[in-house]
Amino acid sequence: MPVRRELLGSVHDELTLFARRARGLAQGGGLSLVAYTLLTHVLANQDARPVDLAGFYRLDKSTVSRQLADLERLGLLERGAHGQPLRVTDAGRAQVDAAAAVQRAALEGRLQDWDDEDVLAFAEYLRRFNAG
Amino acid sequence: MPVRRELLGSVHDELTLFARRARGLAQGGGLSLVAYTLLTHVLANQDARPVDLAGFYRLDKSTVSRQLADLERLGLLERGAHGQPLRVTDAGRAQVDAAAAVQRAALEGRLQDWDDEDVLAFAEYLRRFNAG
DNA sequence: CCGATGAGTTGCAATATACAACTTGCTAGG
DNA sequence: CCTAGCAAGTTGTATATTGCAACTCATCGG
Repeated sequence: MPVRRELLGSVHDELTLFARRARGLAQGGGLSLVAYTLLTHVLANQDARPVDLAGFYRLDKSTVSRQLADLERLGLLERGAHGQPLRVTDAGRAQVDAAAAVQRAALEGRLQDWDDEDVLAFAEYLRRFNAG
Repeated sequence: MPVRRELLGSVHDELTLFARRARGLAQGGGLSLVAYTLLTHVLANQDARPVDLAGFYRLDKSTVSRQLADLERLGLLERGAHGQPLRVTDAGRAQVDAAAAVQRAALEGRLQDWDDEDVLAFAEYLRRFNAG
């Protein structure tokens, strides 16, 4: 019965290495990982509030507040006062697209000798893991 | 032909979220992610030098130097002068084991409704990705 | 009208990291 | 032998990310 334990150990080892390198992997294209994820989250969830972002990414609300302030200063996002929804500007959308293109290109190189089937399966496992 | 492109997009989206959360997942147990990875790396590679660690994790040598100094101050690792190899102390090994147990328990909860087969396949995909 | 609650901001501190300058030890040429 | 140079490591400095705590502000129930 050490089987399950060893399986988990394998996942743990790889997860740790991945986490350690994640910063570099998910960057590129001029946006930090946080900036990229916040912008894409707002794009995908028009009604998301700062507090929702904080909850989803397990960040302190102050961290989110400052990150959003940075994005606003860069002209990538607008925060209407009060309960106005967050809005990604055209420039913000363009930056996200550009960053996504750069990152996807890097990913393409990294997965160039993977079959479509394996890429699909990997994506599905990641999705399932993330959803858990 | 957009198939491959969409597949890559899926992986990219999930990897981004995964990266954003991986740090938290790989922590816990009293050791920071960096401390944990450096200690385990040295345990697995007796002859690894600081410069090797820096290369493997894409960290500056100064960062590694300071992290190792911290670990030494905590009594978890020994750096003999000169070209002496790094050595994880008994205390260091115990800390690694304890942290691994905590993290693995968290992982176990997260993967509790996954079949062994899927866990294995996921680990293999992560391994392959990390190796690339 | 007032107290409570929740969202958001700001002050402060800790941590992680990179880059650059420096030190040191070893090695290859002469 | 010397010495120039390189590789490894350390330290000074600056920046970025983050959390916690204290604060403000608005809204809502009684």
